[in-house]
Formats: sequence, C-alpha cells, structure tokens
Amino acid sequence: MQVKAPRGTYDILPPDSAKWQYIEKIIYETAQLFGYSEIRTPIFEHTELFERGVGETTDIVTKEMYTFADKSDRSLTLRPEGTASSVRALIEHSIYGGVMPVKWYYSGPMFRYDRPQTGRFRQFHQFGVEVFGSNSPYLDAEIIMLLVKILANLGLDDYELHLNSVGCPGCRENYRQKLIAHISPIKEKLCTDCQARYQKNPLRVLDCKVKSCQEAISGFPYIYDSLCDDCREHYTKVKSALEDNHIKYIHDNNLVRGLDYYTNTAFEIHIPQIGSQSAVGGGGRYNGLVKECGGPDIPGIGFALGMERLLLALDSMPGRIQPEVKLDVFLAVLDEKYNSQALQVLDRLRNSNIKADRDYNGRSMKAQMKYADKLGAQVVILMGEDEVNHGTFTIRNMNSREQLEVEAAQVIPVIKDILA
RNA sequence: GUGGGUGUAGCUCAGCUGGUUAGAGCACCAGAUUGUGGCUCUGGGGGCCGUGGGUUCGAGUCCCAUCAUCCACCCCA
Repeated sequence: MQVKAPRGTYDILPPDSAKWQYIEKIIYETAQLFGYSEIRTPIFEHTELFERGVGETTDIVTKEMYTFADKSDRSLTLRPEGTASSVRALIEHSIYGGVMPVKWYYSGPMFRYDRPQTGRFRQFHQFGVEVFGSNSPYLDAEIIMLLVKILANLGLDDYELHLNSVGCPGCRENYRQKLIAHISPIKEKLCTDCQARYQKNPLRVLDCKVKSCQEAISGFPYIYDSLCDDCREHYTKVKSALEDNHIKYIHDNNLVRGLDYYTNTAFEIHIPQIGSQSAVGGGGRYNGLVKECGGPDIPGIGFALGMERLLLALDSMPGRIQPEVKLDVFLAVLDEKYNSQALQVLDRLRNSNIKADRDYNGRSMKAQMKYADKLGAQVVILMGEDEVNHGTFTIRNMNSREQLEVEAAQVIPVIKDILA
C-alpha cells in the first residue's frame, strides 16, 4: 500500500500555497507596523517546558502532546503552541535585561493529537504575538487592535470579539470558592465531565458546551463580580480604550481560557460560519507565566491566530483573495536546434524581472500555444528559423491576438509595454 | 477519547434487488494538411472499485475487521 500523509496532516500545494503566502505577507507586515519583530524557536522542546508553561491539568498536556524520547533518552515534545517557547527564549537569552517591553511575533506549525475535524488538524499553523514587560491596560487594547487590524487587512469583517477578565490569582481563588459553593448543591444536573472537574477547576463549567450544564449554571455568579479593585480597574481601562477606538466587543462572562497561565484580560475571535471550530484566534494576559517558568516576575500578553481557520473564513467569504501566479511570457521554441539559445533569451527576460517559461517536452508549436494559454501567459515569443535568421523575435499579445516582429534589442521594452 | 456518514480514474460522481471485457463529465495527451492558444469535433492513455478477511458457482455490489476521510461532541487557534 502506498504511503500517505499521516492522519491530521496534509500537503499545501499550488494553487493553495499562493493563498498562504498572501495571508502570511499581510499578517507579518501588519505585525511589523505595530512594532513587532519575528522570532523563530525550535519545533520541539523539552517536555517539561510545556508541562510547566501550558499547565499540567490542561487537555493539551494531559492528552494531546506528541512526546517522544530521543536517542539519549531525553523527553522531547513537538510544540503544541507558541507561548511557552517564547517565554523560554526570553529567559534563556535574558532578553528582559534590555529594552522593555519586548514585542515578538512567530509563525509556524504546531502539533496536537486531536481528532481531526473541519478546522482542526494534528499539524496546524499558528501565527502569534507575545509582549513581555508591560502591564499597561492600553497594551492590552493595542494588542487587540493589532488582531482586529490583521483581520481587517485580510478583508475579514464578519466576526465577533469576545472579551472577559479572569482576574489575578487572588480573584480567581475568591471566585473559585464562590462557584464551588454554588455548584455543589446542583451538581447532579451537570454532565459527567463537569461533575468531575468542577471541584478542581470550576471555571471550566462556564464554557461547557453541554446544554444542560448551561441551563444549570444560569444565574450563577460571574468572575467579573469577584474581581479585586486592581483587576476591575484594569479591565475597565481596556474596555474604554477599545470603545474610544471604535473596536466592537462582546463582554462574555462565560469566556475562560483553556490554558492555565492566563490572568486578567482574555479574548477570542469567533467566525461562526466556518463551522463548529469557530475560534479563529484567541489570547490574553499571562502575568505569572515568566516567573512560573523560572524567570523574573514580569508580565506578558499575547494571542494566536489559527491559519487554517483564517483560510476557511476567507474561503467562506467569496472574492476576498484570488492571488494568481500568472506567467508574463512564454517562449515558444520552434526548432530544437535553438534549445540552448532559448535559455539565454529566458535568462535575459528574467533578469528584467519578467516571469518567463518555455516547453521542455518537445511539444509541437500548436501544443506550445495551448500550453502557454494554460500557464496564463500574457505574451508569447516565437523563436523559429525566420526570426533567428532575421535577428528578430515575433511577439504575440495573447489577449489582443496582435502579433509583431521586433528586433532582438527591442524585445524587452515591447514586452514591458504590453504587460504595463 | 465518544457518536454518525463516506471510501469506484488526477477531480466530481454513476454503477438498479450480487452475474461475464467497470462507466460518464471535467482534466491530461494526440490529431482535424504547411510555424499559432481560448470554441468545436475525433481518437487515446489512465482504475489490485481504500486494505485484509469472510459468505457465494460468482462480490464494486452482502458481512466482519482495519485504515483513511468527512460531520458533530470534546478541546482549542
């Protein structure tokens, strides 16, 4: 049996690869406009990093990691997300000793052993940003503005921005107690998952998708009401900054992030029309994470975008992108004795920044014309006995069907004129 | 990890209640007189009918398993 790509992985081939290049370019340029610089970290890390950084009780760590032992029996893990590596790099290179805040972006494949589904793969791609060294609520607002700007530049405007604050560890403990107190009396009404987890992490019950749980918890206290003065003030400033900048958001009391390290501001972007995996991006503040990973006590905030989901969203909104890699010039070589000479002609065209190609499979002239048409060539250059003898080339405009014979030296200007 | 759907040419699919050399459209290649594309016509190449078992005189068609894929749950980006 032939070998296929492993479950949950896939190949990105033309013409789809052009779509990827298109959205990557827009995203990187937007991030750079906001003052971010790129980092590239390893695709695998010590398993311990993710256990510490992502949280040992999370689903990601407990059941979704690609963990393996190398030949020296080190336990390594294919990265399931990008924040932990960023934090590790920040600490390892003592970046916090320099100018703060540090604004980074990254992009690349992530790995999670999940059941594949629409918008969910085992190897998927994320773009993310991280900022270290500032606790300003206006930075929270700016990072959300970056996220919104990226979506706008991609032509995506039909989305929902959900916002909440999960407070600091103090608020959370306070809230946890309140929640447990409220859930305990009616725990029989909850699904088995929630019954199992409400003691340890009652926050998870809030965004449980089971209807009966949602019904059971209606009227329950919100974390917003348990925020301490500092956290409440922080959240209020974030909201008003967004309002001042005309960013529409939905305060979502049920939004709690799945990763343990989040504090204060949490946000998610949803595009419902792409299916049940509607979260295109999400992030928040993680003020305790750097310290937790062995660094100094400095705050951080970031978000990640799911590239596959962005593509799904763009595909669901027709006409958003149609990047075509068309050929400028096709060189039809009418006699094989000019094969080598033809390469020189192509070289000259390409040196003038003209996208040019030719046939290598011995096609007839007619077949070469068809081939040129399929490649989307705007111009065909004919190179046959007549032309070579006269020191000229015949240039055919494929759109107007006009043809003219020009001196060798005039070929590039004439073609540039047609392409312009 | 749970539930359901689907696996026939590169792609989209047809193949009636099991019956002889497995089809269509699109795509690909070649022709329709001399060195000319998009339309049309003609011809051609290409399928261990996902894989492995089983039932049967006979299986693309029925049964089981397995793998893959899709949809949803779960989780998340």
